[in-house]
This record gives sequence, structure tokens and C-alpha cells, in this order.
Amino acid sequence: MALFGIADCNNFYVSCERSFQPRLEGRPVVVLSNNDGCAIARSSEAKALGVSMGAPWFKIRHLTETEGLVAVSSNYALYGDLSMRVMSILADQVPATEVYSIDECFLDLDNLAVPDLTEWLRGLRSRVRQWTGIPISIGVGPTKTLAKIANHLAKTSPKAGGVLDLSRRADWREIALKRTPVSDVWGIGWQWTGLCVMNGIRTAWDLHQADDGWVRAKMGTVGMRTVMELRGVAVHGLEAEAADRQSCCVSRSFGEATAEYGHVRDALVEYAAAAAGKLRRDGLLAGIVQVFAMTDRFRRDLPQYSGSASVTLSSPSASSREIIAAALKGLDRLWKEKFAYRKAGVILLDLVRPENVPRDLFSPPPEKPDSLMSALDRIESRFGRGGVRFGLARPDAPWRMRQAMRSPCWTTRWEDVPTARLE
DNA sequence: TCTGGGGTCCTAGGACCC
DNA sequence: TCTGGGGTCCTAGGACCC
Repeated sequence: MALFGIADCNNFYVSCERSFQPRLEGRPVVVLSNNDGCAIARSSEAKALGVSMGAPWFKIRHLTETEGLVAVSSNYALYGDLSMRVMSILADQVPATEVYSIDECFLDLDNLAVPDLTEWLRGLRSRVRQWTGIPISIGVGPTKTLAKIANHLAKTSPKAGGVLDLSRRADWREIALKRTPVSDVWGIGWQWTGLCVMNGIRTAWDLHQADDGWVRAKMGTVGMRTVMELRGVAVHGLEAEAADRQSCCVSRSFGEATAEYGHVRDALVEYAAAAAGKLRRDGLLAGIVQVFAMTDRFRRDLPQYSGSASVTLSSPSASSREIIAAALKGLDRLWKEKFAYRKAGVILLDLVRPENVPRDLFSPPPEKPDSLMSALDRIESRFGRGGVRFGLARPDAPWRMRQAMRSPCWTTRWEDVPTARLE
């Protein structure tokens, strides 16, 4: 029988901020999305105040006065760096890992010869805590979906000590499934939750007993896989080899909506350059550049428009120049005057490795490494992002996002590295 | 006044081919 | 004009994840 673990960082973004700002310990804290728009991470104290995931900042702002709520703008450089540190500790200790997201990692526990798995995992947990300051919880089960449920319970039940193994006892599994609302099952979102509840399926246990024909008809093969996993049949394996991504998107909401072509163009130039840079870092080329721009969907009182256009490159490329040119061609195709644009983005599709670019008689010779691009990337890695830029967009352009409360990049910018003082 | 960003996979329908 | 089956590729949309 396969044995999966999942290690999940508790309130990850908040924990990252706390590991450098101990004053945040014990207080209700939220991390805000780009533009300081809504809460995307909450400490347990903030959750206890009733702050929900995605709560708009303007609706919870009053809690700063009444409850001592602290808000920080998101700082992805910090979170990405701490994530890497946590992941490498985990990878060091178990036979194989699959980094599933910035704060989650599946563990292959199949051939781990330890006398007491739960105790051993508690040790791993405190090591991560000690070396990074990040608290994690670990769930274990015969499938990924059951491991996720175990993790959830490990996090919420004080007795578990941060670790719960559901692989050994069927009776524990039954209790766990009965205690888990169907909405908490991995793979069941709000739409399917509604569907399930309407049909009397309220817990993970109910779903695991649901009729196959019904599940297939209503939730397709994807839903059926989830049900199989709840029954202990491992449908999803551990994917230790990270597959190449299939798309790459850079998009932002603007700090302020704008109807000016020049603003949207400047933003798209930056997004296209950023997307191309990501691609080069991953060693990939894009075949298609898609751009989109849209109005503010929350402003029902204003005319709405959402346009997109895709431009096929003559041959796959990761050159900022070519990708920017294609994005601007796309912008001209989708552009409509007199709309207040609130968000725009660039999506790169049909990604391939250079060695896999399909060729035929008429294709141009393979792209030579673009020396301008590699020079640019070197400058950027040495002097920081934004050192060299395409276009001349003003740093204070109105479309730029608001980030009033961002913490310093403690671990990734020399200027921001904290200094220790001996007193 | 103020509501994020970046992904994956599956399905249905249409165009087109043999 | 009518008649059939089967395949591929593409796109748009919808579900999910973090």
C-alpha cells in the first residue's frame, strides 16, 4: 500500500511575516492581496475574529481599531524564499517529495523504515520550526486525498500535536471522514458542495459512499477520482519530477481604472517583459501570446467590457522584444475606446523546450540564444528587478498597484537584511 | 471610494478530414 | 439529394487548486 504524507505550512504568509517580526506573534494578522484589496492569509487570531478568506480590506479595516488587527501587504519575494528553505529541509529527510504549492509538499513515506512514523514526523515538524520559524502540520494517508483530510484534522485538533496518521486504522478513517464536511474535501469546491448538499451528501463519509453512476454523471471523471481516493484507491501518484508548465501568466489589477490607451499599453509592456523573463528562467519558449484587458466587474454602474486576443509567433520565442511586440499587436486588436480598464494581463501558451520545437521545411532556423536577453537577465539578477526596463513607464503611474504596508525583503535584498545588535 | 494572481484538467461543440 | 461512422484539432467555458 502506498503511503502519502502532506506537509502544510500553517497560515503560511502570516508565519513568514512573523518569523521576522515577533511583535506580530499572538496578534490577529492578515496579509493583503496585491493592491491591498483583500485578505489572502489570516492568523488563527484573525480567523477567530471572523475574518474570512478573501474578505475585502475596506470591510475589515475597522478591526484595526477595535481588535488590534494588523495588516501587511503581501511580500512574495519573502514567502518564496522561506518556502524554498522549508521544502529543502523536507526533501532532505524523506525518499521523495512533490512540491505542490508555495506552502504544501507531498511526502513519499513508502519505504521509510522508522519504528514510530507519527513520532518521527513530529520530530521533522519541530526541526522545520526550529530552522525556519515556520510551523507546519503533517497528515498521512493511503491516498493524497485522505492525507489532506488527515492534515486538516492534525491542524485543528490539539491532541494530534501537528501530526495525524490515518493510514493504519479503518475505524479512525471512518471517524475522520464523518467529521469532515464535504466542502473540506480536496477537489470539492463551492459549486460541487452545493450540488452534494442538495443531494444529502454532507460529509466526506457521505461522498465516499455516493453512487458511482450519480457521481460520474454530475461531477464527471474528476469527481469520480476524488471519490475513489476517499475510498482508499490511490488515483494520484507522487510526482517527484516537476513537469514543465503549460502556460505562464502575468496580470494585475490596476491601482486605478484607466481609459487611456497609453496606460494600458505601458502596463502590458511590463507584464509581457516579466512573462518573457519567467519563461527564460524556466528554459521555455512560447508559441502563442495572448493578451486581455477588462473593466471593473464590481462596478455594475459602469459599462463592462472584457477583450482578449491571441497572436501566434512565427516561431516559438522567449525574447522580450518579440513577446512585447506580439502583446501590443494583440492590444490593438482588442482595444475599445471609452472603457475604464481595471485589469490587464499577458498569457504565454504553447510552451516548449527549445529542443522540442517542431520543425518543418519552411520553419526558420532555430532561434539563436538572444544575447541582449541574457545580458538583461544578468543585469537584473545582479542589480535587482527593474534595473533595466523596456519602455519608460513612470514608477508612479496610476495603474501601478498599491502596496502601502509591505514588509522589507528580509532575505532577498541586501538593503533589507536585518542587522543583529548586541546590547 | 475600496473586492488578487497564477495555475491545471475536462468537456462540449464546431470545423474539417477520410 | 440522401445516407454513416470515426477521427483530429481547436476553442470556449467551467470546474477545481493554492
